Amino acid sequence: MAEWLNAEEQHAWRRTAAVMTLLPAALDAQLQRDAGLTQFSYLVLAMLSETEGRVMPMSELASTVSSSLSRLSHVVSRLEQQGWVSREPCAGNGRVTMARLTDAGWEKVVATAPGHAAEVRRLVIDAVGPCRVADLDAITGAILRRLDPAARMRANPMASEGASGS
Amino acid sequence: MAEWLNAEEQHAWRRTAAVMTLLPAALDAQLQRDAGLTQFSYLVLAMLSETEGRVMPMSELASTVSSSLSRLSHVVSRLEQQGWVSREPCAGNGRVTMARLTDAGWEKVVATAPGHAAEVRRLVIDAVGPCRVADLDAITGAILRRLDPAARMRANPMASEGASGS
DNA sequence: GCTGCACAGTTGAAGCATCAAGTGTAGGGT
DNA sequence: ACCCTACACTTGATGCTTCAACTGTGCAGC
Repeated sequence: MAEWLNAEEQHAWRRTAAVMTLLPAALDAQLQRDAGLTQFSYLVLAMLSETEGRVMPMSELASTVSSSLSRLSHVVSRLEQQGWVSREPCAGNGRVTMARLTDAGWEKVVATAPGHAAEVRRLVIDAVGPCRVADLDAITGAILRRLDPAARMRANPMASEGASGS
Repeated sequence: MAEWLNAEEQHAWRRTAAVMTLLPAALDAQLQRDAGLTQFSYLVLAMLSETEGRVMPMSELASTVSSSLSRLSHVVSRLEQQGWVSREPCAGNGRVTMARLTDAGWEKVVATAPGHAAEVRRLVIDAVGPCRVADLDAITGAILRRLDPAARMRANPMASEGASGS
């Protein structure tokens, strides 16, 4: 790893790698402790909660949370067992399954969001400081374009046109 | 998640979250395909390969790769089974176990490093562009200081004082 | 030199992610 | 009308990570 990146690049990369290791662990710890949720399952609930009608096709939800359909299906099964999400067929399209946030799920998000947002603010937003939030946005945007040149930009629907819902 | 961060912050955070999801997956995919290694197990081998004598106490190695001792122990067991790492007691300190990179392990690192470094360069370094590498370093440094104010800065031993080893 | 506590590390069980294979629906070609 | 490919999921097995409990060593106090 040492010989193919220069010193500055290597240093930045190691820090990036450390952040990628520690930050998800820290956020998971807070959510697990306070709500018994994974960061990922919380994200699923949160994204549903922000959609018109709190319903979304599984595929679209998968894109929104940057995951495979398989992963999402497993997670939704667990969330369904706990009564926070329900599955229903899509009228007029037999191969689509809709995931719907239940009332209990909505309550769960409302109860969980402030603590999680505070942790995100503490560990990320306040850490980088207000002046550098734009830099963070630019850098992650650049990396995302490499990671996923085509689609999935639904996960960050700004900078471009209006979000025309589903 | 929407109501406790302003629009700019929220946008930056969503991109960050997407990167934290997709980047490890992309790097893992390359390593798995080309070398049958996890990003994490590769990191363990790589860090050992850069140490004087290619030996390190388990605890120190755990700090270096930002992981728990438990996780490291499991991974080292697997690496040991494949013949890339060996464990040995530490002369003069009965409760320390040393992890040593074997010759086969060294070969493995040498064979794997170029491809991995190229992927890191492609997805991260070149993506952010040469001008912004310093920004990336500053931002991840700031986040790291929040995540781990005290120790573990061994993973990025610059910018501060001399690393007085163990 | 014994006791008690903290450190270094290991282990086993449980949960989550990933992969490969399977089900069933849409729609296009003939 | 029929097949055939592509799509939208689901499912089960495998492997890695995490958590809690455990073993054994060093060391401070008495």
